[in-house]
Amino acid sequence: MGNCIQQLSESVTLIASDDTWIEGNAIQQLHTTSKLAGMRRVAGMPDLHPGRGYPVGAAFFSTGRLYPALIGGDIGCGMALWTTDLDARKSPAEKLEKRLGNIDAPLDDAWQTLVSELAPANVGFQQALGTIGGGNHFAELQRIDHIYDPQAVAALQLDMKQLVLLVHSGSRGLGGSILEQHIHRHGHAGLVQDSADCVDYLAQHDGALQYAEANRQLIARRMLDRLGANGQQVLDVHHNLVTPAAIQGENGWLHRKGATPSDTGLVVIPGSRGDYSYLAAPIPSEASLFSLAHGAGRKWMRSECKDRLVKRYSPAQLSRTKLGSHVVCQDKHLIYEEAPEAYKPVDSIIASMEQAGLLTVLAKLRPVLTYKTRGGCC
DNA sequence: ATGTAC
Repeated sequence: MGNCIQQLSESVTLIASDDTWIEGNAIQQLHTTSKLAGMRRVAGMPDLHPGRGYPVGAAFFSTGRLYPALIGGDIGCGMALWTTDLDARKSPAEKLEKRLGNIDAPLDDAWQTLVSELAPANVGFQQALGTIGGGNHFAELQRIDHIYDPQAVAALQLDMKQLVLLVHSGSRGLGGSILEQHIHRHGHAGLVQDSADCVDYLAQHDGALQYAEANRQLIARRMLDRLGANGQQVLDVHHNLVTPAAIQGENGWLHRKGATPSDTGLVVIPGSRGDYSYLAAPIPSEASLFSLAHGAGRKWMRSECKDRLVKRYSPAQLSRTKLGSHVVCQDKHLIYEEAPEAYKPVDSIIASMEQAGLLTVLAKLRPVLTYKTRGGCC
C-alpha cells in the first residue's frame, strides 16, 4: 500500500495510498490553490476530486486572508448520524419506503415552531429546511454490519438490533446566496483578515452552519416522524467550513471543502449509495490539516455518468444495489450521476486513512434504504 | 450545490 502521506511539494500534502485513484486534474487544482496569496499548506484527502476551479476533498490553511470560494456554496454541508428504535430484522426496505412516502415538500405548519427555534431569521430560505436537496445529498437508513470496537459503539447507545439514520445535507440555497454575494463584490481575491467584509462573511458563514445543522436535524426528525420511530442524534459534523486554527505555530484560517474535521470527535464517512459507510474515531494530525475524507470521492464526472451506464442499467435496476438496499431517486439524471460505479470503493479511502494513522474504525454500516428524491425533474 | 440556467 506504500506511504499514505505523500508530500507533493513544500506546501502540498496528499493523503492517499499508491493504489487510490486520484484524477490528475484534482492534483493540478491542489497545486494551483496552494499558490494563492497567504496560502501556507494544502492537504488533499483520499476522496480528492476536481471541483469548479478548486478541488473537493481537501483542506487549505492560510494566514492573513481567507477565501470563501474555497468553502464553496454549500456552507455547512455535513453528516448527521441518528439512532432509531426501528428493529433491523423487521424493517425491510419495502416497508420503510412505503411508510416514508415523499419528503421533498416543505415542512408543514405543525413543524414551524421547531423550525423557528432551530434556525431563526433566514429570510427567503425557511421553506427549504427539512429537505435534502440534490447532488450527493441523501438520507439513509442503515444496519450496523460489523462492530470493531464494542465498547465505543455501546457508549453511543448504538445497537446492532436497531437501524441508524445517516443524513447528508447542507445549507441549501442560503449558503449559495452568501457565496454569490461575496464573489460579486470580491471575485476570487479572498478577504483580508479582520476587514469589515471579512467579519461580515464570517457572521453569515456561521449562520449558514447553524442553518445546515438545523436542516439535518429537521430531516432526521421528519423521517422518524413518518416512520413512527424515535431516535437521538449521535453526531453532526460539517465538512464545508472555515475555522480559525493554529498550524505549525502560525495562527490562520483552516478551510475545509469536502473534508471532515478530525479534531472534533467521532465521524461517519459514507461510501456511495451501494457501498458501506464507516463510523470512525479520528486521530488528530497536523499532517492532514486535522482533516479526513468526507466520502468515497467521485471517480467519474457527473456529465459522463449517464452515457457510461445507460446501456448497462435502467433507472429501476439502479434503485437496487449489490448490498440489497433500495434507492429512492426518481430523477433520471441524478440516479446515474449517483450510481455506485461513479464513486471510488470506500474501503480504499478508509484504508488509506487508517494506514496514515488518521483514524480508527469503530463500526461498518450497511445501507438499507437511501432517500434521494421522489419528485424528480426533466 | 442550486426554491438552478438554457
